[in-house]
Amino acid sequence: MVDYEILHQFVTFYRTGTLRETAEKMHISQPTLTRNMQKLEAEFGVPLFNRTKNSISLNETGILAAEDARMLLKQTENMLQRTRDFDRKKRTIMLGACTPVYIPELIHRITAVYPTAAISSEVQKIPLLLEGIRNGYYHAVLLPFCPEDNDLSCRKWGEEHLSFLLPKRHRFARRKSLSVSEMNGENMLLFQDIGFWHDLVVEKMPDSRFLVQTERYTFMELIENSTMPVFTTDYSFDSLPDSVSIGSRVAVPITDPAFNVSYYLVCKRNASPKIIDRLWP
Amino acid sequence: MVDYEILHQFVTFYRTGTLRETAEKMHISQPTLTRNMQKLEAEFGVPLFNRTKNSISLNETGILAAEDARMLLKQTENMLQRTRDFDRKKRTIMLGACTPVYIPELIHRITAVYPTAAISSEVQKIPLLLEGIRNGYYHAVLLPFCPEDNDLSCRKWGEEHLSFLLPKRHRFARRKSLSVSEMNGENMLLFQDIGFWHDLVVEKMPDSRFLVQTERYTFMELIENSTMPVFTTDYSFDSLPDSVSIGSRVAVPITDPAFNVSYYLVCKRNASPKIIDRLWP
DNA sequence: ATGAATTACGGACCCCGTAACGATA
DNA sequence: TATCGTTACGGGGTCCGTAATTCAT
Repeated sequence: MVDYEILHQFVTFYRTGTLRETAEKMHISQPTLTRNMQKLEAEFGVPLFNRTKNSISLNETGILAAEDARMLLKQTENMLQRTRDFDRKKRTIMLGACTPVYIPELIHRITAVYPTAAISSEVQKIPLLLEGIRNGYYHAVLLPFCPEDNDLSCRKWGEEHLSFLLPKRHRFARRKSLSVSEMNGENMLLFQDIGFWHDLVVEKMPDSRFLVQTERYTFMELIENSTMPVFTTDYSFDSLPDSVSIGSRVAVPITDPAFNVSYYLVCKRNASPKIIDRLWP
Repeated sequence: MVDYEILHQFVTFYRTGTLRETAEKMHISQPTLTRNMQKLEAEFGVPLFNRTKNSISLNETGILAAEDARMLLKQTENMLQRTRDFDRKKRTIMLGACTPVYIPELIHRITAVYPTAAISSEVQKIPLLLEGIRNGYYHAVLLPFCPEDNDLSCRKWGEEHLSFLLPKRHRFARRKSLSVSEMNGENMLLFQDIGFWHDLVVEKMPDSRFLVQTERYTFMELIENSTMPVFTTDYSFDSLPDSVSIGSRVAVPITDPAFNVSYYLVCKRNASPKIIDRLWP
């Protein structure tokens, strides 16, 4: 039976051209390599080498065989990789969320209960989350509402309340609360990775323009060094620079119910394992 | 490092379902197989089996891996086969001939000079023989003429003279010789495997119909038991039944030069090895 | 004379089979 | 209790590296 290791040596010899160099690369002695090439040739049953007393090279057949062998080795590696990938996929918990804010917590909690599992998480549009949890692509999704679907079970995970973060000299800076319609038309800074909030904001403030920032640092700098309103939440408040929260800006809560959401972790009712049931023991 | 022998055992286990039966088929002991499957699993690095204390079966990943492995083994076989085929092709002398009659002699002579070579011979149309010798497909061809081509070298191999074999009561049975035009229009028996003669005969006797016989035995029987003329040659004369040559039929030589041919063995002038030069030392 | 491949030789280690064991139907 | 799979153990074979040899540049 053809030996994978020897095939590997053979291909390496094909690339290098001398036994000495090949032996060095493969970390074996040269006599071993000589013997192995003899074995291989015997296994093929046809001449693969041109030999003189002190040189050896592949003949035409040997070149053909080496190229075949190279592909075979690659396919062998592919087999291993495919199998490992499949196994990994089997033990991967697919997690979808409408917002990035809770993902670290979710991963932390899930990891505690499924220590051997891999977790693949992503922020995705709500319709795709619903579709994905129904068709089995996701094992759990985090939604800003509890879907009324008998196939799904649902458990409250947390809340988030949006406020406008306004410069102190803003005309609404002294208000105790605001509705989004009052701010409609006013241009705002917006951070890119805020999940479903993005669509909601654009929908509820159709006359405003939003300056979307992709870089966290730039976004923070602009908060400090501009007078444009931004959103903030009771969740992310902590991570803002002190100068903002105590200094040049004030947070004014938004009254609209759509901006004060409860998040729900959703699983298929008959899923196994049912992640929800494991997270709340 | 993955071991193809163990992969083979793995695939066999995939087919049989129990280690015991697999061990039997593979002619190894069961403990060996147990160990090898453990090795394989370690090599893949992911679980491939469902195990209870006294049973073992492939899990989903294992099935996937086994199917991959099956293909991989097939590809290793293909590699070996391709290499062997290529080698064989390298050491095969390709021989073409316009007539089957000299092929055994040619093979015999060539084998004597190239004892390790394989010889692939076939009867083919003359234009294809010419094309084949020019483009290198054939190493040598037998033609009924010497082509005037400086790239080809040419050596006379033998001669063949056609006669009509006529029933004694045939109107031409007493003639010393005949031209084919005199026989044109008369229907004749014809044996199928006569190479280039077939086209020549049809061309020169356009008004005759030829009853082509594919079976040697049937052909011989019809010679004895019918009055239809047939062709015979000084080459094949010996092989006709005695009753024909001395009994009910007589051979009348054909005068046309086209029916009295010399055969030439043709090689490329710069071929190596040049078969012609080796056949006449 | 240096460097290449091959052959010779001795020892380590791997791998196999027999035997013993555990568990399940 | 018979069958299947796993673990234990001992011996033989294989395979490797060092050393020696041969040949060519």
